[in-house]
Amino acid sequence: MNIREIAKRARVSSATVSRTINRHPSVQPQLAKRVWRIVEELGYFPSTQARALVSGRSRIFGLIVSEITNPFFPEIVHVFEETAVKHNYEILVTSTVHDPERMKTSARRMLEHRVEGVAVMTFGMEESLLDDLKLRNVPLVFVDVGPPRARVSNIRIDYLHGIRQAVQHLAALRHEKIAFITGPLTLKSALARKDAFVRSMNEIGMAADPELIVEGDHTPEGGEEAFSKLLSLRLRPSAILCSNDMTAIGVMRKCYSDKIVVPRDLSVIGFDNIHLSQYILPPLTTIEMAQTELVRLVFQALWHDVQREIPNLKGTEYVLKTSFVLRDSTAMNPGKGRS
Amino acid sequence: MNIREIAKRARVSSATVSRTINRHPSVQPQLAKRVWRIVEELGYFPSTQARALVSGRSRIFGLIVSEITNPFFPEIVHVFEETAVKHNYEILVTSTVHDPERMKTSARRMLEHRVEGVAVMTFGMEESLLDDLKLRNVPLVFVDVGPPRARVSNIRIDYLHGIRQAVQHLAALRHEKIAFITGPLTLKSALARKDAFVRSMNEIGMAADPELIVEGDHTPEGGEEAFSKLLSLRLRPSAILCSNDMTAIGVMRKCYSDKIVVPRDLSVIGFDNIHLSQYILPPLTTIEMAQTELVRLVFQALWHDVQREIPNLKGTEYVLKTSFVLRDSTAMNPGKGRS
DNA sequence: CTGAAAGCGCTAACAA
DNA sequence: TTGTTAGCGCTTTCAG
Repeated sequence: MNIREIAKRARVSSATVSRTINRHPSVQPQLAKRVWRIVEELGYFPSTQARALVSGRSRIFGLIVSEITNPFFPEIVHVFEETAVKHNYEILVTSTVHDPERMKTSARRMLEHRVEGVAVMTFGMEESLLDDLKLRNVPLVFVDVGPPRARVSNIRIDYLHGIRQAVQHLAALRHEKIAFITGPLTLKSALARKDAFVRSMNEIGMAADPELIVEGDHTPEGGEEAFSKLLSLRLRPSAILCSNDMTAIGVMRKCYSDKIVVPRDLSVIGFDNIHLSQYILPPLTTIEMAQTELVRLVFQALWHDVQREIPNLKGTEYVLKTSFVLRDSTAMNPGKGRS
Repeated sequence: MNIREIAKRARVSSATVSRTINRHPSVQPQLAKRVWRIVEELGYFPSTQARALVSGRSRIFGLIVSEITNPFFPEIVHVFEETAVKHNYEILVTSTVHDPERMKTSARRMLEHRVEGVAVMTFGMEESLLDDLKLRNVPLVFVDVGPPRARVSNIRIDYLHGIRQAVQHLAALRHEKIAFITGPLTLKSALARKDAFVRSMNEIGMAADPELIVEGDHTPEGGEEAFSKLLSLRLRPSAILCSNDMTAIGVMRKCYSDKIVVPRDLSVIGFDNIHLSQYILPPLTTIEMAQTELVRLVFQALWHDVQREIPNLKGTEYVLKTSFVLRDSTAMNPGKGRS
């Protein structure tokens, strides 16, 4: 069952069928109707592969994520798919699972499927990935990595905005020893979050004590471990800001087993506002990086770069703000209670 | 850059390049080496669309899920992708979001991309979906829906196995009033879980009190609401089994705001063992439906049906066992303490 | 073992 | 407005 079969039955040429299906205005309404009737009747669907082959456009966008099981990503994938479908595009999602090998494979799969553009949302910059794709002038959009590159668009995250609000919130709650658990500092995004924290502290005249900044790895286990170090300090912090929500969850798990009550004894703030954070107990106060908005920007960047005939030589920059989300994991500094 | 370009540079025919790339044994080793060298040098990747078109095989499997943001699915998608890639297949994931319209679109996208088989993991049976796909003899694999259908393979879930263990665990902890919060009873899977609960209770001579079986909807909100009903009973249950983990999370959230301490005052058990359940506090005791194993079965069924030349007329059945996972949300019935 | 050539299903010039 | 036709990039007979 192909276009010729439809053409034969509708007693027209396959070109007319093609035009009808693609809603080319030059087809006589009554002819079109006849064609559509046959199409419906036989339940005909044009082959995307044939279309792609002849048109040179696959109508596929690639999306490379770290791992879809990371709670940060399902929402991303969901919105990306929704947006793509709305534009009659399909998406090819691959996960690198932090493995250089899988990264190569990802790029390869993208290329084999002739994707028209790729969004890289791995939160770690993968130069090797770039090479193959950039070489072929595939439009690329990165989130939050490195300096502007030629032909590559970038979504920058304004970490400071949300982190500043969080820090000021804690200061208002009269916390004086505020700790920060970072992500793996090899990650640009983790580094940027830490820097935003330090800067926010300085802004309001609170020196960020280096002893209170300890490195985690964006997993709950890393959070627990980092928190343990903090607990062994002579002067424990009364509030902790974490580089992501999973880290905060680790902290809260440790609190649970150590009988430290959040937020009474300790205020905890996360980052990302993953879906999960509203379900843990107590619901986690966090900093949101609006995923829907992020994807909207990513898609827009991709779309923009794909539409233009002349390649986007310098690449475009977009900025996404972060913002504070107040829930129940923060409270007044117990040492400074309403005494 | 196409196969002919490679052929020209390697001074062979495009047929030879094709054979080389596809590792056809008839190519002279030295010729093959020459071809490979050019291929690597130019970074050539064959076009999947051209391949699909000429071979009649897309090397794509479809996966239809309810919504990828449901914590049950990311793991599924992940393993499915991994398995597919291992077999040199790509996957096309679509979400129905419980919307009949999206379901139609899903089927359409699958068909347009000429997927070789589709796994339907929506946990609700969508007859409408079947029509278009079955009509075209696309191999289909369902999880846990309805009676065996011609040409459709099925993965059945043995709910009883895990639920029985959970019930017996609670009985051993001397709980006597055990409640069950169901999922939406329009769902076959929810119904099956409830039935397994009733049967497990009867097996050990504990009548399942109808008053203690209340309907939820598989969301935390539904769980909270159902739990509230249970709380208003003259004789409250000391243990609750939930139709899924999200429901259990709702129950625990309500406990948190009502100062009911889990597991001291109330034992809670979930179902699914989603990733999240180990991170909530206390870590949730639950019943696992091994997702990795599930996907393995699904893929195997698909693979099996795709390989066979003659269509699988009657469809095949597979069974997946469920099993109990002990964590910290259950304890001895407080009314029967070691007094 | 290798090459020539047909053709997969469709779109887009070009002709009528 | 509609039809004819070439050809997208590849695989696969069929000859040689």
